[in-house]
Amino acid sequence: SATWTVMLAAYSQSGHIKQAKKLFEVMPCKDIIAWNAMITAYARNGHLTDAIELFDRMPQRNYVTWTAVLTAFGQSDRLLQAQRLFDQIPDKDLVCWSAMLAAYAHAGDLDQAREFFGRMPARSIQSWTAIFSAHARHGDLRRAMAIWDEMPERNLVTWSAMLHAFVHGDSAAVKELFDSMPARDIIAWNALLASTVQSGDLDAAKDVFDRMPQQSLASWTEILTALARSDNFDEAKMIYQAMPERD
RNA sequence: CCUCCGGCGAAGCGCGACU
Repeated sequence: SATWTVMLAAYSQSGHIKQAKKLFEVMPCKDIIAWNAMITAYARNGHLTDAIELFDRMPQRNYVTWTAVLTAFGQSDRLLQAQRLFDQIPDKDLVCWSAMLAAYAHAGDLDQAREFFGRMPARSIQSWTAIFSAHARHGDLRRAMAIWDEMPERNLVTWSAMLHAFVHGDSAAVKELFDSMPARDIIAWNALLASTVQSGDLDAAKDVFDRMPQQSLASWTEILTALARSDNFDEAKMIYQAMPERD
């Protein structure tokens, strides 16, 4: 059964929802994990009603089931439905709480998010990141920085969220933050790249691109659109042809 | 019997498509 679910999840991640559904239908014995994977497949590919229908028909549910549907509501900004679902979860674990917080954050409801965060039975690094980036993204930098100072621990994800708080404004700040990070991953590098592009210094951006330990598809797209937008079509074309993979 | 790992759920990046 595990092997089937791996395949199902693979179809889901590549957006082949039809194949995933077919696989789910012909699976010989479907355990709860397979059901969950199918719900997630629907939810992630925008088939919310199918996800809910499956959810209603499920023989049993666990944390993963509830959280998957909760997240689907959150990502589509259906806050009321998310709240109602959250209240129905019998024994919420920390992930359920974080998912509900993420829903408030996604909707930009900062007041409710803060209130909810304060009520959480425990706070994980995920919930700290969610409450921080919600404020950063929705324009409350002052509170975001206060949250940053209170964070009990930080990791690559929190640092990237911090970088992105300044990508659309202060490229000097991004550079300084980037240099002060304890470690850097591809997403941090992409933030530096995006910020340099934003500053308008294309040569510096190209330099960052070349200095990256490796480039992801996002890095290629970033530099490519920067070149195209500044009418450097020849260079853009060269970059495009140099891309290892295109989608 | 226990511990760890393993197939599904929560936090950070570009463009486009969808709503």
